[in-house]
Amino acid sequence: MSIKVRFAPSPTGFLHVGGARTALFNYLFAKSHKGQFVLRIEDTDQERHQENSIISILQNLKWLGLDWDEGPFLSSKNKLIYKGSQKSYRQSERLAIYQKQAEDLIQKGEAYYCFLSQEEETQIRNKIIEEGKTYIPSSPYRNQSLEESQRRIKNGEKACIRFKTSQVNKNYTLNDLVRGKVTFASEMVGDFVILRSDGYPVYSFSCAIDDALMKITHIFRGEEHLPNTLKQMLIHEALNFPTPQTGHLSIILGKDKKKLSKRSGAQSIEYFKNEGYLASALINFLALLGWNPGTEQEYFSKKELINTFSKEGLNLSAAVFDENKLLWLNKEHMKTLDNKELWGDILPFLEQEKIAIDKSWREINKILESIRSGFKTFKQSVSLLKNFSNCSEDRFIISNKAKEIFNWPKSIQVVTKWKTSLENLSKEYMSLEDFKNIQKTIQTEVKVKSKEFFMPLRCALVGEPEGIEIKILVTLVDRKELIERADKVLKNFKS
RNA sequence: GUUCCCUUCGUCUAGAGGCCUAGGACACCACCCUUUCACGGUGAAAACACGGGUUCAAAUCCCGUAGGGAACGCCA
Repeated sequence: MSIKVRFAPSPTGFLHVGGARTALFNYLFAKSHKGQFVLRIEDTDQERHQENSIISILQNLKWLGLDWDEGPFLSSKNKLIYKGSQKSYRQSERLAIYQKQAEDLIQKGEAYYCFLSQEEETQIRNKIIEEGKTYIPSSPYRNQSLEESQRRIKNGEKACIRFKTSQVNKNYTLNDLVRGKVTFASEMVGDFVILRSDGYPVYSFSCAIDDALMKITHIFRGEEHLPNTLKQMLIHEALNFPTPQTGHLSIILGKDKKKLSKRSGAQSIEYFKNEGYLASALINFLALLGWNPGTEQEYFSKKELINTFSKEGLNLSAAVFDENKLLWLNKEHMKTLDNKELWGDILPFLEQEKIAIDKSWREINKILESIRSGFKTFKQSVSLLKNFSNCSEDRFIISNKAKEIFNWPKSIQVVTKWKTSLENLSKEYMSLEDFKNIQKTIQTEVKVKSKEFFMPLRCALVGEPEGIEIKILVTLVDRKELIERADKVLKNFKS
């Protein structure tokens, strides 16, 4: 049997790391079994639905490299095009399907019309919860005759459709792909709603039907869906549909050990993209959050993940999202890029900061070669690279840490001598030899140790006490620029 | 409240009764490299939630306790 999985986000906002990880595990499971990956949009909540988030979710998934075989795709004009056996992969465009199935269930006596208004139900529920009891959905219309119901609907009364859950207390055991056997009692869910009074289906219903219609065989989803599985089993049973196998993933926690939320910091895929992380690193990191290969390997390319993935390595307990490790993995993934690729990835970030490095590829290549070991993200690498652009007036900012260093006894003397040496230099770019001579002279004249020489000098070069190999910098930035930077320091710090 | 799920270094995790004096990775710290920051290298420190069983033997099996989480919607 060929494997088919799906990822079914609801377009209520950005794609989050939690959702991305769910998509990833589905993707890895499918690809490692040479199966298919389906994408479906669950937009049955008209209130929370945000049209533009569909596009952003699709773009983010694509950026992550989680290519799907079936579902909605973006045309060049950002219009949705559907590919696959179904006419549409948006639930809001499949309403007739759910309505038909719901009516079939009514005919079979497995569901019924309920005329309880939402307000009435909320009241009943609140009262029961206040009493400290468990609310189990039920309805006084359970045994109303179909003729009577149809008559009321004809009269314009609004009704939702409820599933007629067996009152015989039957146990349902689901064999969870990651948790093993989990047993639920059918009474737990009560007579839950499958179709709202406005004709829109409720999640469990549309989901169960679509999974069956799209011939989904396996589902990995968040732990919070565990109780929903029971509803879907009941629906599948009533409709004579096969039930796909489900696996419930543990949740991702923030630093505060609470479920990852906007408050616990960065969490949208967009954020990591904008911060200059590599998609392959993010995927690598997400995969390791709640899954392990059973070996001590930590670095994985997407291909390696597909080859290594097995659901047996999935973990039960919640995991804390640790940005430090992501950063490290990103550094490792960046190492695998060659200079051309690296430069191509960094360029948009330079442009964003309006930094132009007006140099030949030969020079850029040389710069990258010398400083790329310090790169952690594309965005962060900009802060190192900006030192090579000629825009010192606006760009050259003296940090507080640098100011402290200029307060060292001999710092200003060093910078003064440095400026003089530059002025005496007759070429546009100094050689390493020139620099060594200047260093020797200054250190002897001012009588400073190397640290007392290098630190103020770095601050006079980049405005900060850290960041870049000085010997590289001085040979790749022209004399005029170097003088301007030293000048700016001296103007601000008279000794 | 009810039901379900989870619990090994700060964090991600290895661990399927003896290979455990509990392994790896990130972070942290120290040292080395470097006449500077960083990069790199080496090393140190750091955990089986607690209490009972079962067993010759328990991080591993069972039962409790505590803690954390999820669900209980005409949200997904």
